[in-house]
Amino acid sequence: MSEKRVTSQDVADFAGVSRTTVSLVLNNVKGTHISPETRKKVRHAAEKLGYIPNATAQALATRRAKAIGLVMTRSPHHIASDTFLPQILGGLLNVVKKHKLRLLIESVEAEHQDRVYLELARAKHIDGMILLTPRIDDNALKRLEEVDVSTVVMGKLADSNLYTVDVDNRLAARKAVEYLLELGHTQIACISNAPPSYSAAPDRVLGYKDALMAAGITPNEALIRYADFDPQSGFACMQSLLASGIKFTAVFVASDNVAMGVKSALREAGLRVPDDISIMGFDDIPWARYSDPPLTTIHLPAQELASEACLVLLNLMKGSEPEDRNLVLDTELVVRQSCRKL
Amino acid sequence: MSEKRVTSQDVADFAGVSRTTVSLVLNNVKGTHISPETRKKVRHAAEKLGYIPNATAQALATRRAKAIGLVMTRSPHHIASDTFLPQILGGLLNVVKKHKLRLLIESVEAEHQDRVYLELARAKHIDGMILLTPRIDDNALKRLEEVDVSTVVMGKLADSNLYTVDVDNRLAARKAVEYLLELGHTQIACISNAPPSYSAAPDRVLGYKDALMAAGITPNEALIRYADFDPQSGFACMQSLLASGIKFTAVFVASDNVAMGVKSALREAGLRVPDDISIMGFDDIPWARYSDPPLTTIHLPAQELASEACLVLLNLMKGSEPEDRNLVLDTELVVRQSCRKL
DNA sequence: GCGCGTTACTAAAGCGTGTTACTAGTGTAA
DNA sequence: TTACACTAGTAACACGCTTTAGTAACGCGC
Repeated sequence: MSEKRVTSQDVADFAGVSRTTVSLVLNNVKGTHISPETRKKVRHAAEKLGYIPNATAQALATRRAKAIGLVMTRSPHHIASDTFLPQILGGLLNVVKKHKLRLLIESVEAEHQDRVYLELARAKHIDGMILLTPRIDDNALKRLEEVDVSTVVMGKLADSNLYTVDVDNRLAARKAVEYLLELGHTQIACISNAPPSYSAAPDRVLGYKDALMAAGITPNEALIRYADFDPQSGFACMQSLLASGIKFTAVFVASDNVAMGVKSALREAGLRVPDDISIMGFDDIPWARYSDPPLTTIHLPAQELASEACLVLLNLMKGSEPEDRNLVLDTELVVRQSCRKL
Repeated sequence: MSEKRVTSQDVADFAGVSRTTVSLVLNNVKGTHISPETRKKVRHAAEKLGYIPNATAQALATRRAKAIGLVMTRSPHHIASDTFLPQILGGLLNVVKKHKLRLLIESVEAEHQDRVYLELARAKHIDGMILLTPRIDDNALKRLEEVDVSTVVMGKLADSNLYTVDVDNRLAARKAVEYLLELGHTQIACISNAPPSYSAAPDRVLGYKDALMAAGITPNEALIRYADFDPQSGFACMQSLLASGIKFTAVFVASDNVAMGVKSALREAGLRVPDDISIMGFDDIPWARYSDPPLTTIHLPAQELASEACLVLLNLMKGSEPEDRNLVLDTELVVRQSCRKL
């Protein structure tokens, strides 16, 4: 049943050459002199025997794993309800496949951050890693920079000289809220996408405040809530806002996913979107356009973000250091039907 | 800058013992005699030097990669819009982490199936793999069974003796449609989750027909459409149904994700859910309960499915072969507000 | 016939670990 | 004293590949 593994030695024997020659031929090592006939023989033998090089041995010999890791600082619960994961994976797989690499997924609990980063890198399971919107403490960050492994962060990182790929969350949020202002709204609530410890959250809230202040409106902290990624938390935030009794005609929700819960809470309270309350989302998840009413939101190019992060990482791994350490992709306001003119 | 890698030899030197001893101590090999003091010394040295074993070398020596692969027969486009991926990853990561394994993600284009399966397995990048709802052709399937690698399929596979983990799609669909019948609907359309080549799709349609026939209603093929995973396709299917002019008061959509598009098409046609048309979904994706109206659907335990698949795989990898090759998890009807009594 | 460059290839030394077979030393029963 | 079991530890091979350094043969100009 279990046929013996075919090794390069088998190929060599079959072709009547040395193992070295097999390696040289199959890896197309240039600057080496092997006659065409010998090449033929080797290739034929490899084909015939169904030789597939042992990746582990290759990795050991070449000291590169031919794999990159996607590292998420998240609990499995949050991973399970992460709206962007599919898009990010899609973006990564696209690039990774073109370069014949493998993709490793790792989730890390916040407490074990430094240890895991180190192990992953030192153990040489991966040649480089992409950190997904990390909530990273200084300690882990420092350790990370010490480690000699290519890293690209999807998201922003204060006081770090790691490479990052992100959108300008603050500006994008500002654009979103400016649109609400244009429609005539002045009492605008804000619900973040995540707790403040994730950098995108405060940035988006800042953008919200920027827009208000530019319009001569003083931001009211009582109109701001911090959600926690999932619809559930959005639901709770909106309930809390409604319970506060403070008036608002529109709400900027810094995550479409959270907005789902917000809308649900509004409906339960007997309020209609956009007739009673306008909702402005953020992210443009695939379902945004199919929600009822279709959600006006900010398009976040998640897949491109991932692809770009991957490309930057590949460059880093090749040794070439891209000019600017922080790549910023564009966002776009997508007007649908969840915001009405006041 | 780049400090030399710390190897077990370094630890051995530091502790004044042999490399063998280091290995024996750090791996807690039992049945071996090493004095407590020596163990202390070794552990201390390892700690002190920050020794992290090279996983690649370990893998080569032990002939196990300590990694499992999640293999998807899907285009990156479909991966990017796969609603279940996060839940599945969450489920897998949970188990995988407990067992100190790594998770590899691989997407495969249908044409290269056999080659990739073989390579992945033979190259020994992984010790076992989980195939996600594969649309697998016979050829690839046979090759796969020949290969000497533990495999668990998430989904059903006809004529195969691979291990599978799945729900009873047919029965679940039947339950769903029976509920619609109970509410008094008799003209019920059906939109599948995917093209018929994915086994779950025809199964769910069969369940739909089962329910109708049990109620004495002859299924009308003109009321059946096949969607293609995403909301877009659901939108198109519903448009097609409406254009056909055939009357129906309810529609069974075999995927919540697709149902999003269906609902959108209904809205555009000026039809209200559930007042004009009742919608019954399938899957119970996280957003189902937050849709408007909250979607009545069949709960598919995606995360558990993944966890169980992983557990079965781990058993397989340990050599113990579970009694029944096909594990079936329960589904549940979740009544919300998208279906009304007729 | 010698020196030199070129072609075509190979032996052998890694890569960093796990593991088997073996040695040396010590106590213990016959 | 000898035989034997047990403890504590090590030398050396194996894993399957890459890669460096080197060899042998050949042609070629002088």
